[in-house]
Amino acid sequence: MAAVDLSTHPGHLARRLQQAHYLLWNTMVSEEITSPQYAVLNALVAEPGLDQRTVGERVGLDRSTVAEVVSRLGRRDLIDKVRDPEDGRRSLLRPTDDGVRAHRRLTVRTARMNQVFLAPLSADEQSVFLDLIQRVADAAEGLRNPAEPLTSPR
Amino acid sequence: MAAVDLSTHPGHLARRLQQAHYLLWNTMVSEEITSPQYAVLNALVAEPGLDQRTVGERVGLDRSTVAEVVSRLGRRDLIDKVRDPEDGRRSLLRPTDDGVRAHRRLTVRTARMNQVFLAPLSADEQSVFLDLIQRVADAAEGLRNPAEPLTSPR
DNA sequence: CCGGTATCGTCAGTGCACAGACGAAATATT
DNA sequence: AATATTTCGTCTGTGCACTGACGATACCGG
Repeated sequence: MAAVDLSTHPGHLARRLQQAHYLLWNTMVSEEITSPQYAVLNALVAEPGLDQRTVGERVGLDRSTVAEVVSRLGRRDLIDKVRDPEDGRRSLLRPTDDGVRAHRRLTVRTARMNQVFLAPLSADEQSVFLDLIQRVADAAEGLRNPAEPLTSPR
Repeated sequence: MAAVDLSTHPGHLARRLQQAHYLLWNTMVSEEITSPQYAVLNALVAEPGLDQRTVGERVGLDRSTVAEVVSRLGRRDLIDKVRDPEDGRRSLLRPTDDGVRAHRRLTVRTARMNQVFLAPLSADEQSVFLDLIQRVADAAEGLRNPAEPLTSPR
Protein backbone atom coordinates (compact mmCIF):
# COMPACT_ATOMS: atom_id res chain seq x y z
CA MET A 1 0.00 0.00 0.00
CA ALA A 2 2.11 2.83 -1.34
CA ALA A 3 -0.61 5.45 -1.04
CA VAL A 4 0.23 8.98 -0.09
CA ASP A 5 -1.26 11.59 2.25
CA LEU A 6 -2.67 14.25 -0.05
CA SER A 7 -2.92 16.78 2.77
CA THR A 8 0.80 17.40 2.33
CA HIS A 9 0.37 18.14 -1.36
CA PRO A 10 0.03 21.85 -2.03
CA GLY A 11 -1.59 21.26 -5.40
CA HIS A 12 -4.35 19.17 -3.93
CA LEU A 13 -4.90 21.69 -1.16
CA ALA A 14 -5.00 24.49 -3.72
CA ARG A 15 -7.77 22.72 -5.59
CA ARG A 16 -9.77 22.16 -2.43
CA LEU A 17 -9.25 25.78 -1.40
CA GLN A 18 -10.45 27.02 -4.74
CA GLN A 19 -13.54 24.84 -4.64
CA ALA A 20 -14.36 25.98 -1.14
CA HIS A 21 -14.09 29.56 -2.34
CA TYR A 22 -16.31 28.82 -5.31
CA LEU A 23 -19.07 27.56 -3.01
CA LEU A 24 -18.78 30.49 -0.63
CA TRP A 25 -18.88 32.94 -3.52
CA ASN A 26 -22.07 31.38 -4.83
CA THR A 27 -23.85 31.67 -1.52
CA MET A 28 -22.48 35.00 -0.29
CA VAL A 29 -21.69 37.09 -3.36
CA SER A 30 -23.57 36.18 -6.52
CA GLU A 31 -25.04 33.24 -8.35
CA GLU A 32 -24.97 34.98 -11.73
CA ILE A 33 -21.61 36.72 -11.81
CA THR A 34 -18.69 34.44 -11.08
CA SER A 35 -15.42 35.31 -9.41
CA PRO A 36 -13.41 35.33 -12.68
CA GLN A 37 -16.08 37.56 -14.25
CA TYR A 38 -15.76 39.93 -11.33
CA ALA A 39 -11.99 39.95 -11.71
CA VAL A 40 -12.28 40.96 -15.36
CA LEU A 41 -14.88 43.59 -14.54
CA ASN A 42 -12.64 44.93 -11.80
CA ALA A 43 -9.69 45.22 -14.18
CA LEU A 44 -11.84 47.20 -16.61
CA VAL A 45 -13.16 49.51 -13.92
CA ALA A 46 -9.55 50.24 -13.00
CA GLU A 47 -8.43 50.72 -16.60
CA PRO A 48 -11.28 51.15 -19.09
CA GLY A 49 -10.34 50.50 -22.70
CA LEU A 50 -7.96 47.59 -22.19
CA ASP A 51 -7.76 44.95 -24.90
CA GLN A 52 -8.48 41.30 -24.11
CA ARG A 53 -4.87 40.23 -24.07
CA THR A 54 -3.95 42.81 -21.45
CA VAL A 55 -6.98 42.01 -19.34
CA GLY A 56 -5.86 38.40 -19.32
CA GLU A 57 -2.44 39.48 -18.15
CA ARG A 58 -3.94 41.54 -15.33
CA VAL A 59 -6.16 38.81 -13.94
CA GLY A 60 -4.13 35.75 -14.90
CA LEU A 61 -6.20 34.21 -17.66
CA ASP A 62 -5.20 32.99 -21.11
CA ARG A 63 -6.71 34.39 -24.30
CA SER A 64 -9.27 31.63 -24.80
CA THR A 65 -10.65 31.93 -21.31
CA VAL A 66 -10.77 35.72 -21.47
CA ALA A 67 -12.75 35.45 -24.69
CA GLU A 68 -15.36 33.27 -22.99
CA VAL A 69 -15.64 35.39 -19.88
CA VAL A 70 -15.87 38.55 -21.99
CA SER A 71 -18.63 37.04 -24.08
CA ARG A 72 -20.66 36.25 -20.95
CA LEU A 73 -20.15 39.72 -19.52
CA GLY A 74 -21.16 41.20 -22.87
CA ARG A 75 -24.28 39.05 -23.04
CA ARG A 76 -25.35 40.57 -19.72
CA ASP A 77 -24.54 44.08 -21.00
CA LEU A 78 -21.99 44.63 -18.27
CA ILE A 79 -19.21 45.56 -20.70
CA ASP A 80 -18.89 47.05 -24.19
CA LYS A 81 -16.53 45.70 -26.83
CA VAL A 82 -15.37 47.63 -29.88
CA ARG A 83 -12.65 47.09 -32.48
CA ASP A 84 -9.68 49.40 -32.02
CA PRO A 85 -9.81 51.81 -35.00
CA GLU A 86 -6.03 52.23 -34.78
CA ASP A 87 -5.23 48.51 -34.61
CA GLY A 88 -7.72 46.20 -36.21
CA ARG A 89 -6.50 43.21 -34.26
CA ARG A 90 -7.51 44.54 -30.87
CA SER A 91 -10.89 44.60 -29.16
CA LEU A 92 -11.20 47.40 -26.64
CA LEU A 93 -13.29 46.68 -23.56
CA ARG A 94 -14.99 49.02 -21.10
CA PRO A 95 -17.65 48.54 -18.45
CA THR A 96 -21.16 49.83 -19.12
CA ASP A 97 -22.99 51.88 -16.47
CA ASP A 98 -24.70 48.66 -15.45
CA GLY A 99 -21.29 47.04 -15.23
CA VAL A 100 -19.96 49.73 -12.93
CA ARG A 101 -23.01 49.42 -10.70
CA ALA A 102 -22.72 45.62 -10.57
CA HIS A 103 -19.05 45.93 -9.74
CA ARG A 104 -19.79 48.31 -6.89
CA ARG A 105 -22.44 46.02 -5.44
CA LEU A 106 -20.24 42.94 -5.69
CA THR A 107 -17.25 44.68 -4.16
CA VAL A 108 -19.15 45.14 -0.90
CA ARG A 109 -20.29 41.55 -0.79
CA THR A 110 -16.87 40.23 -1.73
CA ALA A 111 -15.32 42.02 1.22
CA ARG A 112 -17.81 40.36 3.55
CA MET A 113 -17.13 36.99 1.99
CA ASN A 114 -13.38 37.38 2.38
CA GLN A 115 -13.85 37.99 6.09
CA VAL A 116 -15.83 34.79 6.48
CA PHE A 117 -13.38 32.88 4.32
CA LEU A 118 -10.38 33.96 6.40
CA ALA A 119 -12.18 33.86 9.74
CA PRO A 120 -10.49 30.63 10.88
CA LEU A 121 -7.14 32.47 10.88
CA SER A 122 -5.92 35.20 13.23
CA ALA A 123 -5.15 38.61 11.77
CA ASP A 124 -1.43 37.81 11.72
CA GLU A 125 -2.00 34.47 10.08
CA GLN A 126 -4.20 36.07 7.46
CA SER A 127 -1.47 38.37 6.20
CA VAL A 128 1.08 35.55 6.28
CA PHE A 129 -1.36 33.39 4.35
CA LEU A 130 -1.86 35.96 1.60
CA ASP A 131 1.85 36.60 1.37
CA LEU A 132 2.78 32.92 1.09
CA ILE A 133 0.16 32.10 -1.53
CA GLN A 134 1.22 35.05 -3.59
CA ARG A 135 4.90 34.15 -3.48
CA VAL A 136 4.28 30.55 -4.50
CA ALA A 137 1.89 31.54 -7.29
CA ASP A 138 4.21 34.25 -8.59
CA ALA A 139 7.19 31.93 -8.61
CA ALA A 140 5.31 29.16 -10.40
CA GLU A 141 3.98 31.58 -12.99
CA GLY A 142 7.52 32.82 -13.49
CA LEU A 143 8.55 29.31 -14.52
CA ARG A 144 6.36 29.68 -17.58
CA ASN A 145 8.22 32.65 -19.07
CA PRO A 146 11.83 31.53 -18.68
CA ALA A 147 12.91 35.16 -18.42
CA GLU A 148 14.49 36.06 -21.75
CA PRO A 149 18.18 35.17 -21.78
CA LEU A 150 20.40 38.26 -21.84
CA THR A 151 21.70 37.54 -25.29
CA SER A 152 19.15 35.71 -27.36
CA PRO A 153 20.70 32.44 -28.51
CA ARG A 154 20.78 33.40 -32.21
CA MET B 1 -12.25 54.49 -9.83
CA ALA B 2 -13.54 52.06 -7.22
CA ALA B 3 -11.42 49.16 -8.37
CA VAL B 4 -9.91 46.77 -5.89
CA ASP B 5 -6.52 45.11 -5.44
CA LEU B 6 -7.15 41.45 -6.13
CA SER B 7 -3.88 40.42 -4.50
CA THR B 8 -5.62 40.78 -1.14
CA HIS B 9 -8.42 38.44 -2.20
CA PRO B 10 -7.76 34.87 -1.10
CA GLY B 11 -10.19 33.48 -3.65
CA HIS B 12 -8.38 35.09 -6.53
CA LEU B 13 -5.04 33.94 -5.19
CA ALA B 14 -6.40 30.43 -4.77
CA ARG B 15 -7.38 30.35 -8.41
CA ARG B 16 -3.97 31.57 -9.54
CA LEU B 17 -2.26 29.06 -7.27
CA GLN B 18 -4.29 26.23 -8.67
CA GLN B 19 -3.56 27.26 -12.25
CA ALA B 20 0.14 27.53 -11.52
CA HIS B 21 0.04 24.04 -10.10
CA TYR B 22 -1.81 22.75 -13.13
CA LEU B 23 0.94 24.01 -15.42
CA LEU B 24 3.72 22.62 -13.28
CA TRP B 25 1.97 19.24 -13.10
CA ASN B 26 1.73 19.10 -16.87
CA THR B 27 5.42 19.75 -17.38
CA MET B 28 6.86 17.82 -14.43
CA VAL B 29 4.48 14.94 -13.70
CA SER B 30 2.27 13.83 -16.57
CA GLU B 31 0.43 15.13 -19.59
CA GLU B 32 -2.01 12.22 -19.69
CA ILE B 33 -2.95 11.66 -16.06
CA THR B 34 -4.18 14.79 -14.32
CA SER B 35 -3.85 15.70 -10.69
CA PRO B 36 -7.47 14.86 -9.82
CA GLN B 37 -7.10 11.53 -11.60
CA TYR B 38 -4.02 10.83 -9.52
CA ALA B 39 -5.92 11.75 -6.37
CA VAL B 40 -8.65 9.23 -7.17
CA LEU B 41 -6.11 6.57 -8.07
CA ASN B 42 -4.28 7.26 -4.82
CA ALA B 43 -7.46 6.84 -2.80
CA LEU B 44 -8.10 3.49 -4.47
CA VAL B 45 -4.56 2.27 -3.88
CA ALA B 46 -5.06 3.09 -0.22
CA GLU B 47 -8.49 1.48 -0.02
CA PRO B 48 -9.33 -0.77 -2.96
CA GLY B 49 -13.02 -1.49 -3.41
CA LEU B 50 -14.40 1.91 -2.45
CA ASP B 51 -17.58 3.07 -4.15
CA GLN B 52 -17.65 6.32 -6.11
CA ARG B 53 -19.41 8.31 -3.45
CA THR B 54 -16.79 7.49 -0.83
CA VAL B 55 -13.94 8.18 -3.22
CA GLY B 56 -15.44 11.62 -3.79
CA GLU B 57 -15.54 12.18 -0.06
CA ARG B 58 -11.89 11.17 0.30
CA VAL B 59 -10.56 13.46 -2.41
CA GLY B 60 -13.12 16.28 -2.22
CA LEU B 61 -15.11 15.80 -5.42
CA ASP B 62 -18.85 15.63 -6.00
CA ARG B 63 -20.55 12.61 -7.55
CA SER B 64 -20.72 14.02 -11.08
CA THR B 65 -17.05 14.86 -11.21
CA VAL B 66 -16.03 11.53 -9.75
CA ALA B 67 -18.08 9.81 -12.45
CA GLU B 68 -16.17 11.65 -15.17
CA VAL B 69 -12.75 11.08 -13.65
CA VAL B 70 -13.56 7.41 -13.08
CA SER B 71 -14.65 7.00 -16.67
CA ARG B 72 -11.35 8.43 -17.91
CA LEU B 73 -9.33 6.21 -15.60
CA GLY B 74 -11.39 3.23 -16.75
CA ARG B 75 -10.86 4.09 -20.39
CA ARG B 76 -7.11 3.88 -19.78
CA ASP B 77 -7.53 0.59 -17.93
CA LEU B 78 -6.07 2.00 -14.76
CA ILE B 79 -9.05 0.99 -12.63
CA ASP B 80 -11.78 -1.66 -12.67
CA LYS B 81 -15.40 -0.96 -11.92
CA VAL B 82 -17.96 -3.58 -10.90
CA ARG B 83 -21.49 -3.41 -9.51
CA ASP B 84 -21.63 -4.33 -5.86
CA PRO B 85 -23.45 -7.70 -5.73
CA GLU B 86 -24.68 -6.86 -2.24
CA ASP B 87 -25.97 -3.38 -3.08
CA GLY B 88 -26.99 -2.82 -6.67
CA ARG B 89 -26.67 0.94 -6.33
CA ARG B 90 -22.94 0.96 -5.73
CA SER B 91 -20.06 0.63 -8.15
CA LEU B 92 -16.95 -0.78 -6.54
CA LEU B 93 -13.63 0.53 -7.81
CA ARG B 94 -10.13 -0.90 -7.62
CA PRO B 95 -6.89 -0.14 -9.40
CA THR B 96 -5.64 -2.56 -12.04
CA ASP B 97 -2.01 -3.70 -12.05
CA ASP B 98 -1.37 -1.00 -14.61
CA GLY B 99 -3.05 1.48 -12.30
CA VAL B 100 -0.84 0.53 -9.38
CA ARG B 101 2.25 0.86 -11.54
CA ALA B 102 1.15 4.24 -12.89
CA HIS B 103 0.44 5.41 -9.36
CA ARG B 104 3.88 4.36 -8.20
CA ARG B 105 5.57 6.18 -11.08
CA LEU B 106 3.57 9.35 -10.58
CA THR B 107 4.16 9.38 -6.85
CA VAL B 108 7.88 9.83 -7.40
CA ARG B 109 7.40 12.61 -9.91
CA THR B 110 4.80 14.35 -7.77
CA ALA B 111 7.21 14.51 -4.85
CA ARG B 112 9.78 16.21 -7.08
CA MET B 113 7.17 18.65 -8.36
CA ASN B 114 6.07 19.54 -4.86
CA GLN B 115 9.64 20.46 -3.99
CA VAL B 116 9.88 22.79 -6.95
CA PHE B 117 6.45 24.23 -6.25
CA LEU B 118 7.31 25.05 -2.64
CA ALA B 119 10.91 26.03 -3.32
CA PRO B 120 10.27 29.78 -2.93
CA LEU B 121 9.41 29.18 0.74
CA SER B 122 11.72 28.18 3.60
CA ALA B 123 11.13 24.86 5.33
CA ASP B 124 9.32 26.61 8.17
CA GLU B 125 7.19 28.61 5.81
CA GLN B 126 6.28 25.50 3.88
CA SER B 127 4.73 23.78 6.86
CA VAL B 128 2.92 26.96 7.90
CA PHE B 129 1.65 27.28 4.35
CA LEU B 130 0.22 23.77 4.25
CA ASP B 131 -1.32 24.20 7.69
CA LEU B 132 -3.01 27.50 6.84
CA ILE B 133 -4.44 26.33 3.52
CA GLN B 134 -5.80 23.23 5.12
CA ARG B 135 -7.47 25.10 7.96
CA VAL B 136 -9.14 27.58 5.60
CA ALA B 137 -10.29 24.86 3.21
CA ASP B 138 -11.58 22.64 6.02
CA ALA B 139 -13.50 25.49 7.60
CA ALA B 140 -15.08 26.56 4.32
CA GLU B 141 -16.06 22.99 3.49
CA GLY B 142 -17.61 22.77 6.94
CA LEU B 143 -19.94 25.64 6.06
CA ARG B 144 -21.59 23.40 3.48
CA ASN B 145 -22.91 20.84 5.96
CA PRO B 146 -24.45 23.15 8.59
CA ALA B 147 -23.93 20.45 11.22
CA GLU B 148 -27.37 19.07 11.89
CA PRO B 149 -29.28 21.18 14.40
CA LEU B 150 -29.76 19.35 17.72
CA THR B 151 -33.54 19.31 17.48
CA SER B 152 -34.75 19.41 13.91
CA PRO B 153 -36.98 22.53 13.45
CA ARG B 154 -40.51 21.04 13.02
C1' DC C 1 -45.95 -7.30 2.39
C1' DC C 2 -46.03 -2.41 0.70
C1' DG C 3 -45.67 2.27 0.07
C1' DG C 4 -42.63 6.20 1.43
C1' DT C 5 -37.91 7.77 1.86
C1' DA C 6 -33.04 7.79 1.28
C1' DT C 7 -28.91 6.68 -1.46
C1' DC C 8 -26.11 5.85 -5.61
C1' DG C 9 -24.85 6.63 -10.20
C1' DT C 10 -26.03 9.08 -14.44
C1' DC C 11 -27.24 12.85 -17.41
C1' DA C 12 -27.95 17.65 -19.07
C1' DG C 13 -26.60 22.27 -18.59
C1' DT C 14 -23.31 26.01 -17.32
C1' DG C 15 -18.81 27.80 -16.59
C1' DC C 16 -13.63 27.96 -16.00
C1' DA C 17 -8.99 26.66 -17.99
C1' DC C 18 -5.58 25.03 -21.05
C1' DA C 19 -3.23 23.71 -25.73
C1' DG C 20 -2.94 23.99 -30.58
C1' DA C 21 -4.33 25.76 -35.07
C1' DC C 22 -6.04 29.47 -37.91
C1' DG C 23 -7.15 33.98 -40.30
C1' DA C 24 -6.75 38.83 -40.16
C1' DA C 25 -4.12 42.69 -39.18
C1' DA C 26 0.16 45.09 -38.03
C1' DT C 27 5.15 45.31 -37.93
C1' DA C 28 9.82 44.08 -39.45
C1' DT C 29 13.16 42.67 -43.02
C1' DT C 30 15.09 42.80 -47.05
C1' DA D 1 7.43 47.83 -52.27
C1' DA D 2 7.19 42.76 -51.36
C1' DT D 3 7.73 39.26 -48.22
C1' DA D 4 8.36 37.36 -43.56
C1' DT D 5 7.29 37.50 -38.76
C1' DT D 6 4.61 38.71 -34.84
C1' DT D 7 0.32 39.69 -32.49
C1' DC D 8 -4.64 39.39 -31.49
C1' DG D 9 -8.86 37.17 -31.29
C1' DT D 10 -11.29 32.93 -32.43
C1' DC D 11 -12.31 28.04 -32.68
C1' DT D 12 -11.80 23.11 -31.52
C1' DG D 13 -10.91 19.62 -28.31
C1' DT D 14 -10.09 17.95 -23.60
C1' DG D 15 -10.79 18.06 -18.74
C1' DC D 16 -12.42 19.68 -14.07
C1' DA D 17 -16.42 21.24 -11.17
C1' DC D 18 -21.02 22.28 -9.64
C1' DT D 19 -26.36 22.14 -9.72
C1' DG D 20 -30.57 19.97 -10.42
C1' DA D 21 -33.23 16.15 -12.18
C1' DC D 22 -33.90 11.29 -12.94
C1' DG D 23 -34.19 6.09 -12.53
C1' DA D 24 -32.87 2.17 -10.07
C1' DT D 25 -32.01 0.07 -5.89
C1' DA D 26 -32.21 -0.40 -0.96
C1' DC D 27 -34.25 0.45 3.50
C1' DC D 28 -37.93 1.54 6.91
C1' DG D 29 -42.42 2.02 9.15
C1' DG D 30 -46.79 0.33 9.24
